[in-house]
Amino acid sequence: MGRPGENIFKPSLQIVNKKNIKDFIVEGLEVYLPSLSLDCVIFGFHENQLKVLLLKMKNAKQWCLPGGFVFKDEDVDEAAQRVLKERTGLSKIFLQQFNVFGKPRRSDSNFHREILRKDGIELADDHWLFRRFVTIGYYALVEYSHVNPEPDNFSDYCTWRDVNDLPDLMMDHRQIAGEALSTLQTHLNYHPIGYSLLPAKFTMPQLQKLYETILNKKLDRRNFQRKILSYGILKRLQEVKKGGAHKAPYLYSFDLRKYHKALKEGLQSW
Amino acid sequence: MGRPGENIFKPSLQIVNKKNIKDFIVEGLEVYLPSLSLDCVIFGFHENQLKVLLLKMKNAKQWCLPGGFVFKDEDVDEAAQRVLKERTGLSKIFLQQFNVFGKPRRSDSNFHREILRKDGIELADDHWLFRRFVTIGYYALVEYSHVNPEPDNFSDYCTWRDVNDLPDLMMDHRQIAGEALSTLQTHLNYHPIGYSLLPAKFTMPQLQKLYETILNKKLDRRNFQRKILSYGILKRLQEVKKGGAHKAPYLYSFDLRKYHKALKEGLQSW
DNA sequence: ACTTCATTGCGTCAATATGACACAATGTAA
DNA sequence: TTACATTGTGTCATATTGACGCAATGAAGT
Repeated sequence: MGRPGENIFKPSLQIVNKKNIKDFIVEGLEVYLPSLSLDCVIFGFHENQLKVLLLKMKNAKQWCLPGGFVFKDEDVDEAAQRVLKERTGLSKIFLQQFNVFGKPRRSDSNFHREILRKDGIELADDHWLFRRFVTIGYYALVEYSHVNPEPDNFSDYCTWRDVNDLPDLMMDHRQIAGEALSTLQTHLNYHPIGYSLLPAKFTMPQLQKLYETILNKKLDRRNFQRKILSYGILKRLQEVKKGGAHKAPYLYSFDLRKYHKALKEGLQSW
Repeated sequence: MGRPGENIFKPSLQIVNKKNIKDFIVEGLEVYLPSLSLDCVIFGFHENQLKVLLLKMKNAKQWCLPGGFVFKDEDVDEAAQRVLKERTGLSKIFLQQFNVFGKPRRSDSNFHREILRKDGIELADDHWLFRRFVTIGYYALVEYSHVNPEPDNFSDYCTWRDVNDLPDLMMDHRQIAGEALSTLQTHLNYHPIGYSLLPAKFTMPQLQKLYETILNKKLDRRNFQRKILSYGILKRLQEVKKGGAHKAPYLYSFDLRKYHKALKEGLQSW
C-alpha cells in the first residue's frame, strides 16, 4: 500500500509553523482529511480553580477551543497531541477522547466567511473550510505552570479561562466544553486523577481542592485522605511545604507504576 | 445556510435499498461524508450467551461488523441508527459511541480491490472506497428475538456469532469488537444494563446470567439479587414463568423511569 | 516569650455495604 | 411419594463509608 500523504506531510507542517493563513487555506484541502476535525478541552488547575485553555478569535468577539485537522496520513490521536503541542508546548499529554460531535449544522459557514472577509480573504461558497465538519472531542489534563499558551493562525491570543465563567464560545464549543467537564467528573469516580494536573510534589489539601473543584462539591478532609490513600497510588515524602502560614503539610507524589495500573483497570464494582 | 446534501439524500437511500452496488460505488463520493465511517458492535443475549451480529463478506472468507457511512446532511448518531435499522429492522436502539479508530493504515486497499474484482468491478486506484477512513465505533444492545438479520450490499448473509468465538474479521474489526466488549464490561459497573437486552419480563436468574456472561465471571446468586434490587430499578410482577422444571421464579420488569435516571446519573462514588 | 488560631495528622464510632454461606419452600420428574 | 435442582429469604463476619473529636503544628499578633 502506498503512502500518498507522506510527500505532502512535511511541507504542510512548515506552512502551519509559518502561520501562513493563505497557504493553509489553499493547501488544507489537499493535506487534511476532509470533513473531520478535532477539538481539545484542555484543563489546568490554578489558584484552586479549574481552568480551560481558550483562544480569542481574530475578527470576532467569540472565543473557541484549540482544535485542528488531521493530516491525511496521521493518526487521529496523534493529531490531537500535535494540536496540544502547538497550543501549550507540551508533549505526551494525558488525552482522552470523550465524544464525537456530528450534528449536520454544528457550524454556520457565514460566520467563518465574515471573519475571513475582515482579513481581506474572500473564498468561494463551496470552499472546504465552509463545509460541514464532524469533530472529535478530546479532553486533556495539563499542569498549569508548564503551559506556554500559543495562539493559532485564527486567533489573537490564547489564555486560561475559569471553567465556571466561560466567555462566548464559537459554534457548539460551549457544549463540547460542558460535556468534557461532566465526562471528567464521571471519570473521577473510577480513575485516579491528579497526575498531570498537579505539580510533581503536592499536599493532600491541594489534591483535595482539585477533587472538590472538579466535582464542585465539598469533601470531608479526613475521609478524603483515607479513601485516596486506600488506592495505594500515593507516596508520602518529607514534609517540606514551608511557605504556608500553618502546620506544614506532608508532600506527596504519585507512584506512577500503581497510578497507571489504576488508570487502566479502573475501580471495579462487581 | 443552504442544505446542499438534501436533494441527493433521498435518491441515495433508494440506491442502498435497491442494493445496486455500482450506483453506490459511483455515487458514494457525492452523497457521503468522505473519510468517515461508522461500525456497530451489536450485542444480543441468547441461550445464555452474548452474541454479536456479523456479516459474512462476499468474495472473501472474512466477516465484518455492520457499518456504513454518513450522509452529507445526516447526524452521525442517526447514521448509526440507520445502519442498525437496516441490519436488524429495529428502531430507537440503545446505541453508545465508545471510540474513534483513526490509525492511518487501518485498512488495506488491495483487500477491498480484490473483493470487488471478483464481482467484476474494477475501480481506479484513487477511488474513494480505497481511501483511508476514520471510523466511529458504536456498541448497541438489542433484544435478540426481535432482530431480523439482514445482509448489506457487500455481504452474503448476516448472523449472530458468539462473542467468545468470533470468526476471522476484516481489518481491525476484531479489535473494535474487543474494545466494545470491554467498554460494556466497564459500563456495567456504573450503569444499569438489561433493558433492551432482555425481554420485557424476565427472571432474576436470567438477569444474573446476563451479567455473568458479560463479565465472564460467576456471581453469588443471593448477593447479586440484593445488589441489583438496591438500585431500585426493578418491579416484581406475578410469579408466572411456569415452563421451568423447578420452583417457579418471579418475573421482573424494569421501572423505566428509574432505570433511565440511573442510566443518566450513573453510580457515584464521591 | 507567650497566646491565638487556622490548619494538619491521626484517630473513633455508628451506619451501611459487601462477601460467604445456611435453610426452607417449590415444582417437576422418577 | 420421594428425589432434587432451583428459588426465596435470611444470617453473620468483615469491609467500607460518613460524621466527627482531639492533639500537634507553626506563623502571626501581642
